Amino acid sequence: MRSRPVPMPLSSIKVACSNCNLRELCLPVGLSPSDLGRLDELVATRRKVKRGTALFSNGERFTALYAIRTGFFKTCIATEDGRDQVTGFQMAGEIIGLDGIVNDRHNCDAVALEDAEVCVMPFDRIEELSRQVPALQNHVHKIMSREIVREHGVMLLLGSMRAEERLATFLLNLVQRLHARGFSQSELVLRMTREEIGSYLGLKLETVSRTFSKFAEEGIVEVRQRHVRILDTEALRRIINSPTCS
Amino acid sequence: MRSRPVPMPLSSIKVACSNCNLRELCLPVGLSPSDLGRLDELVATRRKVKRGTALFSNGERFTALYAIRTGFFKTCIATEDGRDQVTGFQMAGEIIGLDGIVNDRHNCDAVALEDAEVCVMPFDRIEELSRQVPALQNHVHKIMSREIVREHGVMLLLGSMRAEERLATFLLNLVQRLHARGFSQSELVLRMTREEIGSYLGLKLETVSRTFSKFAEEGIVEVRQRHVRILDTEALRRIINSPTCS
DNA sequence: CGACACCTTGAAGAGGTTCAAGAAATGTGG
DNA sequence: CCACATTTCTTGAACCTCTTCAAGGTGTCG
Repeated sequence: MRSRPVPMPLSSIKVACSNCNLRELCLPVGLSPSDLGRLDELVATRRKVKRGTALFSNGERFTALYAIRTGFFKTCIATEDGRDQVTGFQMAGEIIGLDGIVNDRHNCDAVALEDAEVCVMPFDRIEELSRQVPALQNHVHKIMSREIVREHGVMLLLGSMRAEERLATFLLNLVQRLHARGFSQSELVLRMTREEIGSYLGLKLETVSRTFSKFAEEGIVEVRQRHVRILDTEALRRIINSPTCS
Repeated sequence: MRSRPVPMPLSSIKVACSNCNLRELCLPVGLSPSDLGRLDELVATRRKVKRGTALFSNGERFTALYAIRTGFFKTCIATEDGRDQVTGFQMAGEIIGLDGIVNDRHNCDAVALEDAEVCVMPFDRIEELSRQVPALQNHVHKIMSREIVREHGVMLLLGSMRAEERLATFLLNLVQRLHARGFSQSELVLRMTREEIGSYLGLKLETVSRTFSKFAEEGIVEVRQRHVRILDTEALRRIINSPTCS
């Protein structure tokens, strides 16, 4: 399916989208070879982010979008009064930084939950190039629209689901995205703490822990710390689709 | 159950952004007169939407974004199992339909809460024009980014606020947007039911009602059905900024 | 004017939180 | 490499907020 990558001399590790094995995840499909070549202009550089440190922080000047090559991020917003909300977890092939466009400043923190590497795509370059490559333009629009739709889903979750439904939704979503990246459909390693999961799901960490335990008791999952094995995917789906089955 | 959108006859009035008094709200600022003229190509037509009917519905083919000229909308998503979540309320000058870009199908319903009129902006035309007018391109990006940031705020609200904080946030946000449109800073008419407010805020309608009553008792607002007068804006702000001040 | 949708209020109940204690894993320095 | 400190996770019990159920009131529109 994918054409063989041209062998490159190790000395000149060129940053090249046309060559990246995550291409299908973050770039538009069906580009002509010449367009694809131009996309390589997009990525200015790569940047490594150590676990626990921020790729960008709230208030920082917005200059670029980032495509995650490796690693795992959370994005979160914090208010003056100490409230804190995880707005998403992002993995390889996903794009972060979209929040910064509107005010030329980032509106949230992006923190690496494990050592990570990202492709830095200066936004002015993205805009310039997408004026010339309609497929890229449309792709950028779709990425932003996808984020909007994803957040609609989170709003539904936060606004109308009970704890078990939230956690089931969360697990199925995670495992589905991991599966799309070649990982197991049933086994996963959580990269975030219970507290971070709770923040994302609008629950306290104790509730997350208890709900995990309940799922385990019922034989739906196996949980050993951050290692989770899903034993009964259908049960998780049923939990989501039977609201308040009283 | 779902009302089909009835195609409206083209209105005879000239559709012209360059001429619209909502221009500052939905178009980029600082355009050259010639660029501004070109923007008139954007709006294909206008469309009236009767109160209670849908501008577009979940699953419908996505073709255009809509700029609200007059009226008031809610957007909401419904799941198979009967869950329903209002994802936003939109008023004059705001853009709806962004959710449809990613899958070429709308992902939610947009329902008019009062008789409304919108400008229909075919999306392929938007893309074409924004390849030629960088200011428009950037504006489109900012609109989408703003929606993402707005939803982050809703996630914070749904994930970490108690009922009073949610309603206070909601009221301040509404009145602020109305004020930007020339309405009062302290008086507003709600266009939506308690149930719709509740759905948006992740609360039951009874809780919304009770919280309104509580605010009224405390002299923070005056509520007569859908007529709300804010007597103490600062108190609302304090409610938001003092989480669980126990 | 009557029907219907919408809103308010009360009382009981449930789900999630809070507080607390201890266990398990992880990291650090000697 | 081990001991110790720290972070993370689990579990219990009391509590609280919001929901649920129910009834009655208010407003609106044909």
